[in-house]
Amino acid sequence: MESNVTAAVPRGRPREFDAQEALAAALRVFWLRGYEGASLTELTEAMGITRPSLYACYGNKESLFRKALDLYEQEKLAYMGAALNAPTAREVAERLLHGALEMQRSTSDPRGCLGVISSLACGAEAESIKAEVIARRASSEAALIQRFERARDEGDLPDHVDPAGLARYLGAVIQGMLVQASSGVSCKDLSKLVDTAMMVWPSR
Amino acid sequence: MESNVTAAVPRGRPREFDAQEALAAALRVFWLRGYEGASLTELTEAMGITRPSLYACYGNKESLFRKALDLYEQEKLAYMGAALNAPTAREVAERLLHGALEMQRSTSDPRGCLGVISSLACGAEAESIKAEVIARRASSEAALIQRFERARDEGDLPDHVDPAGLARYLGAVIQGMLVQASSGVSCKDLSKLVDTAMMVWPSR
DNA sequence: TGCTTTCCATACCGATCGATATAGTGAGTT
DNA sequence: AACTCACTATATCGATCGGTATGGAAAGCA
Repeated sequence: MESNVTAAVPRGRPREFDAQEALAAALRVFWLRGYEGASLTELTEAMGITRPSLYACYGNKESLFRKALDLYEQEKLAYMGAALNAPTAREVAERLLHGALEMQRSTSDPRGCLGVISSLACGAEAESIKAEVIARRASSEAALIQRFERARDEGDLPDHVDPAGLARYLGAVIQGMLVQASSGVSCKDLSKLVDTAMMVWPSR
Repeated sequence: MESNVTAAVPRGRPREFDAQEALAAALRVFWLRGYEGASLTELTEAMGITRPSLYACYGNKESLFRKALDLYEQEKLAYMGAALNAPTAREVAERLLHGALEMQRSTSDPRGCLGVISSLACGAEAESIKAEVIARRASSEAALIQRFERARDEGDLPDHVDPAGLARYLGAVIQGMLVQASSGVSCKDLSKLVDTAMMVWPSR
């Protein structure tokens, strides 16, 4: 079997649109509307392509969403991986909170979090999408739990805090903040929220 | 104009179903699916009535949702009003967190929060629903801010915490916890989350 | 130039969406 | 018993959903 990662010799008429650019446009629509709320009409209009082009290039709506989710994690959630490398648990939390906050400052991106938006409300048919998003989040949470377990072992956390509980707690603060961002709470207020969260962060 | 709160003399054939009972069934569907994810077919099947009966009794889907939202706030969010009357800010937080946690223990109700679910993902047509839910939540948040301002005035909070920031922070913890509940996190883990949140709660 | 291949545009598919028109039925009033 | 009115059941409305069939246009290769 030959490699089909890059077609060796592109035969036929080449694509007239930039697949990555169009995917970014689709991501914005999903981000704004959620998986089910994003109709093919709105998607294709935002992407500047027709329906047959969309299906030829991305498969169907569901696989388009998964590709958009990949792009989202890769571009917008890059700060997460970096945050886990911070030297102390407190700095991990600070980087995660500020990373999420900074993302909300963008004027070109929608508010909130694509994952949260797409994992909650869904009709009966979108259960597999919901499951996918939840599975991806689970791996992030597992990494955070491990990081805090390491912090505990390094004496970086007070003895009475449970690493797993702390990880879920921090995840809740971030997700709750993103819910509020979706609801239109201003960045200034979100910033005060983050400041409060850091103020109460447990220290030895 | 006569009072139409209660029809003085009900003429014609009386309704064969219990409007309140059917509304409770509709609430469960909205809670599980969100506003847009709940189809009329699924609603009427759960309610045990036909479409014309639904429209005659509740108006349309949107007004049915608002009535369900009323019922939800009245029945499921009753603990919120009570929590605000707790003597200290810490106890207010504790009652709110535990109230939300206890709600997730129900085996008959869906997980998560109807408000959060319905305020996030939505197509273009459900914007008015989203606005409605957000407006209702705003009044709750305002009450919480006032409560914490009172706490500050009573010397019930450390001087360095901002009441509004603390209120938004607590709201985020609760909403984030409900997001996780919707995602299937177990009550045991949610309980650890709440314990952690109470552990870090600022004390004088 | 001729051929292949994939592109784009239009129109359309069955299914489902929220919402109603129509007709028949039945309980309460007179 | 006759009448009235709102109920129920069925069938259907136009619009939109995700997804495609069809046909002409255009780029690359021989």
